[in-house]
Amino acid sequence: MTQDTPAADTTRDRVLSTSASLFCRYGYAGVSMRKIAQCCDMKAGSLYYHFASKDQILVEVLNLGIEKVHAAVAAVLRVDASPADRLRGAIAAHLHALLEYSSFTSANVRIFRQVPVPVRDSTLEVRRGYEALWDGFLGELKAGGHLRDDVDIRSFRLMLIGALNATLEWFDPELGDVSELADRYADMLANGIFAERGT
Amino acid sequence: MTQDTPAADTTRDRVLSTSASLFCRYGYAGVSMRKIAQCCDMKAGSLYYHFASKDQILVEVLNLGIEKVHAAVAAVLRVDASPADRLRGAIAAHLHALLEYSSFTSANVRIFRQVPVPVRDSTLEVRRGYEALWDGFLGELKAGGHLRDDVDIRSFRLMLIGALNATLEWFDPELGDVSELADRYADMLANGIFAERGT
DNA sequence: GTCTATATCTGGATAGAC
DNA sequence: GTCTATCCAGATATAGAC
Repeated sequence: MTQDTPAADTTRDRVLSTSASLFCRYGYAGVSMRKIAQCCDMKAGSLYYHFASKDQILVEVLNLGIEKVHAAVAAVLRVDASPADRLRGAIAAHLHALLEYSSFTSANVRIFRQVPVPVRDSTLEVRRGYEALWDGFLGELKAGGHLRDDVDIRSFRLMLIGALNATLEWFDPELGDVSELADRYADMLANGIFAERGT
Repeated sequence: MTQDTPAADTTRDRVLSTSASLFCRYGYAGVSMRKIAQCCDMKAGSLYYHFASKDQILVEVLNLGIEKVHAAVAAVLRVDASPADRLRGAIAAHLHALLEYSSFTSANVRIFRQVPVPVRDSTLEVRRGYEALWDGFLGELKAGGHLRDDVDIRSFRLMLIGALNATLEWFDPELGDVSELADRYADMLANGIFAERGT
């Protein structure tokens, strides 16, 4: 059904990829079937051969977004490395997927809260899986004594993913280096910004 | 023109406040003049007595959003306190404005990137003023030797504001305490999450 | 200051030719 | 698998009564 090929080699894939970019830029309601079709060099009616409705396109875009970033981060976390390097690597993987590789991932971040509730609900399971991936990793770090005792894992994960996703609002991968960005974020988050640790 | 009164005491203010909530929830294109009017117990045609167009409502909503959070944070930063307390206070002020007081602020965060470019451009100046407020404060901290030398102020400001704005996606002020949230965030950002500081 | 009525356009979705 | 043509609901905005 959904393929792993990065580019869009079927019409169906091309429609999904195009829709993701448009949703990301204009929001859910700001994208019409006519516009999607136009960007795929098709007519609107033809889309309904591949998809039953606009919302079906939406659901697939949202799920693919999480699945792609999940796969990227999971691959990095499977590699054995120091806690600092694993955190750096996982952050870098998330940022690359968000900013460079996947319009699905960025679309998910931008429009998730404004899609119809039934659509949102049908993507919650995939979302929870990604959260669990991070919580598992951070739990390991804590169990290994690498995190401060008073750091709450869920709070940190929410702050981290929030900070990473927000780069979408200002970072341009044409102008900056995503890996450098990841290193800077990882350093600030791991070590803090204050010269002296205190209360 | 724009008043400081928290609630909406004129019809014009009520329209703006209602529009902000709707924009925040449904996105720019997802809100119609009919819907705004309906939520204000009016008919769509009546809105045009107060505003020339939907985009004019939008511009005012966006600018009010930044102005409100700017005022809240600036007020806190005027108070003399320790670096840690000032950071905590500024973060708390931003989060309160975002999550509790101002639908304008949350609307701004959610829809800024999807509004028509001319509208976005007409609000850039107000935005820059808020960024300058934070950069000024962080610059003071750095000049006073309170920040690590290798922390880049712009990077941190972007990460911080991004992390704070992202709370909109998951935090419910009915269920959690915004001040506690602010304290946790300030602590993690100031001191980091790792047990030992390192590379 | 708000209403009704309307002009004009664009939206999602379907039917049926090819 | 893609097209054209079309239905109908809903969009912004305007005009003019009250």
